[in-house]
Amino acid sequence: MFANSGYYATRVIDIVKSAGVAKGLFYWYFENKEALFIQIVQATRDDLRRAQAKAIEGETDPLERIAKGIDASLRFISENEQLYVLLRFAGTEDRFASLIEEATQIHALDTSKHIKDAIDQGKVIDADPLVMAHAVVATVFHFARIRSAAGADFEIDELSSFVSSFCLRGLGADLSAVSHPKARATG
Amino acid sequence: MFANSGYYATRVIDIVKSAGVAKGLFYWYFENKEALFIQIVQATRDDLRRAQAKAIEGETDPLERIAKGIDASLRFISENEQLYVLLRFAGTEDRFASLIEEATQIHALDTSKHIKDAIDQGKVIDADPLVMAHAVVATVFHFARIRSAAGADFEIDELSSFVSSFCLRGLGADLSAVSHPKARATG
Amino acid sequence: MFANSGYYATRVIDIVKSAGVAKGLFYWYFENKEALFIQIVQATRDDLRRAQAKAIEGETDPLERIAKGIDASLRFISENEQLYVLLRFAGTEDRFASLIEEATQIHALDTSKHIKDAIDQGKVIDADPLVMAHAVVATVFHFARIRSAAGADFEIDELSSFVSSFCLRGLGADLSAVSHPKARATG
Amino acid sequence: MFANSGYYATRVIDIVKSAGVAKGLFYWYFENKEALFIQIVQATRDDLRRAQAKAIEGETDPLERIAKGIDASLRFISENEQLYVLLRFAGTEDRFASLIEEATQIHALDTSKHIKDAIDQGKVIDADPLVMAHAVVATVFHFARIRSAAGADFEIDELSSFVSSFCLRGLGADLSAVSHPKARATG
DNA sequence: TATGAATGAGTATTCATTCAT
DNA sequence: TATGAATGAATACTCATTCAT
Repeated sequence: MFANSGYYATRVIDIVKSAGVAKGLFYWYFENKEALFIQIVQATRDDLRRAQAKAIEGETDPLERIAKGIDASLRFISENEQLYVLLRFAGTEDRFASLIEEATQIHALDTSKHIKDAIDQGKVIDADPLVMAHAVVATVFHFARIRSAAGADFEIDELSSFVSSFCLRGLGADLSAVSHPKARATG
Repeated sequence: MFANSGYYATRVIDIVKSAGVAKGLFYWYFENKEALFIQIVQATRDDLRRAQAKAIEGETDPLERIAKGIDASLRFISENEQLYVLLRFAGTEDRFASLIEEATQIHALDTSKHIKDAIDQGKVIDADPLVMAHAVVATVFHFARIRSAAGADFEIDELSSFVSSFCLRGLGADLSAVSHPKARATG
Repeated sequence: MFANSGYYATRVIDIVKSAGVAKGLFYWYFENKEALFIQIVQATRDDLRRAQAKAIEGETDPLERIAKGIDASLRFISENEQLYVLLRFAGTEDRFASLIEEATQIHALDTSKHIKDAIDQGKVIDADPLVMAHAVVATVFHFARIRSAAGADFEIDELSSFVSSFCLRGLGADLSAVSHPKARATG
Repeated sequence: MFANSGYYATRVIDIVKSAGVAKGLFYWYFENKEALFIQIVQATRDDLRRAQAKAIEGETDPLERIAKGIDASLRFISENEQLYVLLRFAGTEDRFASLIEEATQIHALDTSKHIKDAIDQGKVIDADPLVMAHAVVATVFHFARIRSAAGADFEIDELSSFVSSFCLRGLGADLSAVSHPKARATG
């Protein structure tokens, strides 16, 4: 409901009605409306990170880790489009902004580690890993956004492939060195 | 005030007080609070597009146009950080969302024209120009966002240079062919 | 506009707009909205009384005067339906009520004189003339009301005839003694 | 409060304060101010009709039914003067007018049935029963009005008696045929 | 655990009126 | 006479939160 109608338009009464319980019960389980929203955002954020971690599990090549992380992120967001709207909203309200800034930083930090490894192995150009990681995160989330906004004009496999290619190329990587199953359709 | 405190936290009384006029006068000039917000968002959006257009004026090389467009966008946003927050908020409310979706589409469309030209001239890889344009827009706006969020960790010249490089490389362009004054600091 | 939309629903801006002048001018001609309304009500009230006076001018027979007064009242109201709504509204607001109470009293008093004359001449039953006058006024105004409410279901000549008959009979008068041109259709 | 101060002058806050509850509770029980007013008007209207019905219960003679209906109406209104003001106000606002028009129509219709019976029995003159019913309703409500306006100048028994006499005579009835206990004081 | 009546702070909007020009 | 920008008091209604049961 938060995602569909927005945080302000979703009233506590709407929430409890759709849950089939009385209003008072809401406050037995949640401190207040804000707390519920934060819980949802945090859970979504953590699920996303878990999905990323699982995707690169066992993978040792840094470029593959980057590509697989991109793929996992795009898939997660496309499968949880509604929840993702929450993350975007959260970023625009002072009291929720930190939730998202942290998440972005962590996501970039996670990615920067692989980039650093890739730099050490001479697989990408030698620039600030964190800055480059942000560029990757940027591309991933923007495509997630236009996908949910445009109503999935893009097929997820193709999109994942394109984003991986674009990012790796942007990092100066040799695409032929990456065997990510879906990351070679374009260019 | 909308940017600093948020749309909901900014009361009409706050607006008129800070303008030093009486409350009724607000409704002489604006139909309501929503209308004022829309006006501001539209003006900001249009200013940004104008800044982009002006930046590439007279430039014929498509890669240069892309690089200069990126530079202009980043500079505009960094100089209008506050207003840019409005655009982000607008994207999360149903009633304002269309303002932003349109703007994103137009921005991508503008960029896609230069990419198409570049493809025709064999300067970038041959993939869907619109999709690649979105990747460019993505990177630009993400960096704009983390810059306004993180409080300008990045120096604007360096940032612009990096984003241009990353994007052009992502498009498969030969960076040495671009003479954009600030587009070669990194990598 | 007061009659059509009600006193409260009619804004000063509506009045001046329909007059094609600016708002400030309203206050050059009228002290305020209330004053305008009072003027209209008074004028209407006075017009009605004038119409009644004119109708019985030169008529000496008290029953004829009563019948002609009834006829004139009904005709006036049916020709000024809109204005009559004002009178009804005025009667329900404290600050305007006196305008109408007075009018009712005066109307009854006027009528009671003829009734008194008729009693003296033995033409109607011997009861309190003022009370009987009120009964006459009652009937006249109620029919005026249902006529404007029901959208003129009743033809004015017939109605006038009926009301005169009903009232005169109610006063115990001998209808055959009244030569009022339209007062013999019923009963 | 509506009756004393008027619909507009009575604020919701006044209502809840006088009830000793909080403002929000008003909207738990009533959709809005208008809805409360409508409820009150409807209840009053229905109570009046019930009082009329009860008064003529078991009475078979049409003239008696008419006289007893008149008596009941006058008594109800004089006992509920305040509420009756609401009915009058309602008649002057578009959104409430239908409540009263209907009530007037129903009241006239109820009365017209007895008049029709009386006509069939040759007890009153042969004219349109509905029109004559309206004349009766007119007289009843006008006297109710001047009574509430003038602060009960008339003693209720006398008034009831007079109105009955006036109406029955107006209908062409033989007053000596009516045994209504209070219907013979005047004339 | 669960209910839902009760609370009351919070706010956008309207509109009669004023007044400098 | 005429304008219309400027004023600001006034008010219905919402909704998160509490709490007795």
